[in-house]
This record gives sequence, structure tokens and C-alpha cells, in this order.
Amino acid sequence: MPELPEVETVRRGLEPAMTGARFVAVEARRPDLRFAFPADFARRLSGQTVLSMGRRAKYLLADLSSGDVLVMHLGMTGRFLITAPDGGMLEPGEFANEVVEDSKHDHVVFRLSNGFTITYNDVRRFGFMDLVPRVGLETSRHFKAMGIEPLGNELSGETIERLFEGKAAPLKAALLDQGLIAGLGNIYVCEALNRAGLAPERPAGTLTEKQAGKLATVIREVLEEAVEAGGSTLKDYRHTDGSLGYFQHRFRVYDREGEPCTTPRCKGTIERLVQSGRSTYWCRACQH
DNA sequence: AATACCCCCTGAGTGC
DNA sequence: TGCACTCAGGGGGTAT
Repeated sequence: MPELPEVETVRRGLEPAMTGARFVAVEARRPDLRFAFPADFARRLSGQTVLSMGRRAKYLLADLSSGDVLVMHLGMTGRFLITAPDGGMLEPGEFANEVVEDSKHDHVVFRLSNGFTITYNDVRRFGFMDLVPRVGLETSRHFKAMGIEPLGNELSGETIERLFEGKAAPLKAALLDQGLIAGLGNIYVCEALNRAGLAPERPAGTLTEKQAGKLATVIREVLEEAVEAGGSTLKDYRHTDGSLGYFQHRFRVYDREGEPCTTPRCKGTIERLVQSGRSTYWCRACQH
């Protein structure tokens, strides 16, 4: 269930197992995930070394010695399992209170020269993998229309004002628009709007300079907190007792319909509404 | 151009 | 035990 912080957590987990390693064998157990695997997927990966593991928005990027980039998206349910040379299994993410065997949905297996095996598991198969030449990656189909990186230097109040200028679309939709800011998902948009005191249905183009600045600040804040929470799980993602990491991170509004708002001095109650077919959680008492 | 809706897929949870 | 229905963290495509 990855949003940007979860993808970043997965990247950090995969990095030590994959960087510097060579693909010894690649197995795609079906012809497609959300999309067909690229032609000669296994052959183009085999023998290549992973130079580095990167991320852009919710996309994982493995830079290969061949000059290709292995682009991986986790969709809604994608996850990686790491099997160490000693046979221990790890999941580089915050959802692993325990490593659950679910080989039915193991769709891709990477066997690496360092003895690690990386298995991609995806129940709903909304994830995908692609191979794109590094030269021109930014203008390739996945990235050409992509908005700014919310944890990058581009995110600021001024940028948000410029991106949202004249927009009648509700803030919720504008923030979910990957062509404006790339990487915000349903949870963190709800959380950021609550922290910023902004109503999800408010037209995006109506933000004041001060409000846009506040929004930029809380977006960065909520994402960084979540990355930190995910990271804490990384230290103990095998046989964790549930007391660590992501699951201790309480969302303030997401999936909390009917609960009291946690904003200081606010007496409101969290409500759910549907926007563009997706649930929005918010407090009408403190978000305007 | 901008916005709204439907869809891909499987499984978990709920109510009867 | 089963069945019908709703919902799920993403995002691409199409209709308006």
C-alpha cells in the first residue's frame, strides 16, 4: 500500500541488497502485471549490474550497467521480499509485522550475484516494471508529464501558488494530480490538508500566499515524518512485534471517520466524503 | 485544457 | 457455512 514515504522506505531497504549486485537470473512468472513486461525483460536484465537505487515520486529506479533503468511501480499492493544468502527473509517496508508467505502472488524473482533473492509480490497487480534508457528517462512516457518532487527543493509556497493559479478543481484533486506535485497519495493529501487547516473541497486557485506557504510546509513535514517512521521499521522488519515503525504512526484524519479531531483546541469530528471516487477524511471545524 | 468517471485486480470486512 | 455487497494506499484512459 505504498505512498511516497513507503516507496522511499522500500528503496532504502532494497539498496544494500541490490546496489553493486548483478542479475544472475530473472524470472517473470506471468506475461504482465498491470502492463506487459517489456520485450526481452529477463534477457535485458540478466548480467547487468545495479549501479544505484533511486526514486522519483512513487517510482523505484534501478540504474543498470547496460544504460537502461529498471522502472518499478508498486501500484496498490506491490511489495518486495528479500531473501538473504543465509535464507532469512526480509521485507523492506513498514507493512511487515511478519513476513507472510504468499507465493501465489509472487510474480517476479531476481536472483543476484551476491546471493540475495528479491521477490516481487503483488496481489492486485496494479504495479508494473519497465526498462527505459537512462538517456531521455525524464522525457520517457512515465516521467514526461510528471510534476515536481514533493521532498525536493522545488516545493514551496510560491510554487504551489503558481501551480494552482486559476484552478477551480478542489484542493484534494489538485494535490492528487501527479502532473502538478508527483508522489502525493490519498492518505498524505488528507493529512496535509488537515495540518494546513484547509478544506478539501476548496478551489485550489483560492489559496492565499500564506496558506500556500503553510501547505508546502506541512506536505514536507508529513512526508518526512512518515519516511522516518518507515525507516524505524527497517531496523527490525523481521519478526517485529508491531510496536515499531509505521503502524505506531497514527494518522490524524485518514480512516478516522467519527473520531474527534486532534487539532489543538478543535472540538470537531472527522468526516468522510467522496471526491473523484476516493475517500477524503477531514474536519469541517478547523479546515476552511 | 480541465475535470469527472470508470476501469484494471484480488481480498478483507460486513450484513443477512 | 455461504452470498452479496462495499471498500482499498494508484493511475491510465476516455467522455464530457
